[in-house]
Amino acid sequence: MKSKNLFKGSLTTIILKLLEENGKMYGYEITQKVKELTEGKLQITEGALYPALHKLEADGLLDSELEQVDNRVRKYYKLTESGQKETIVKMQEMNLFVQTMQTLINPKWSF
Amino acid sequence: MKSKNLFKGSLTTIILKLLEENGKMYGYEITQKVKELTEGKLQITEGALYPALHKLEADGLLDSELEQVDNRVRKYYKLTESGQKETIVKMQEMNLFVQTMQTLINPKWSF
DNA sequence: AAATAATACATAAGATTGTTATGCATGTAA
DNA sequence: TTACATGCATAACAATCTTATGTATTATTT
Repeated sequence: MKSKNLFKGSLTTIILKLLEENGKMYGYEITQKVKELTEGKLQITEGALYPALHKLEADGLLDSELEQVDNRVRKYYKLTESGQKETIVKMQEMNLFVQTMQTLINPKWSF
Repeated sequence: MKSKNLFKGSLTTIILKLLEENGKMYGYEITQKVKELTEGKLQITEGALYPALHKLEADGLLDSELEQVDNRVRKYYKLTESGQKETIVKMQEMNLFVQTMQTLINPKWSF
């Protein structure tokens, strides 16, 4: 999350959503995908990503499996059933957050 | 911020925007205003608010002045010039954040 | 009358989540 | 051969928040 601090707290949501869309991904792939999708506006640092992935797995929201590709080991993650449910919850939370912020910071339509 | 962790990092933005709209406010008033505007969906805790206000003042974004009201002391805050500029920056950051999140989590219009 | 809630400020311990730095290992480009 | 890209991981530090606590006055309940 090499960005402004508004993104604090949204990393988990981003990870879950990307995995929901892409089925399975490995850590490095996630960092690249986010950079690509946001045109560099959001860069996830490894120091934030890997601990987050480990926590999600420890919480039972993700499964992981190692895969050998060209003498390199990739750790692929995918959503568990529990993770799929949580993804929906996180999306609702994100929508609520955006709505709530808009009621707080949007100039009132005073007319 | 007695809410979900997405709001982490947005407190400063909220404070600045409320002060921009209302001219001057005191701490307790801010907590009540936020609760009212969000229909209870967002509750700012005092343990988060007061340190945030102190930091904003220390950073020169806010001015404060004490006022006696019915044997009670209120500490009113208002934006400094620097604070007004920063408010604009924070608003831009918030807009960018929302846009960025939408590119990340919105289902692609695959048609 | 006494207890509780609301108003109004403040701080301190601890948790969470992030940054920055570092480490290991392989493959490719300068 | 030096740097960069790929790929994982952790540790020290910083920022921000929660929860708990403290003080003090006023209003409302019981």
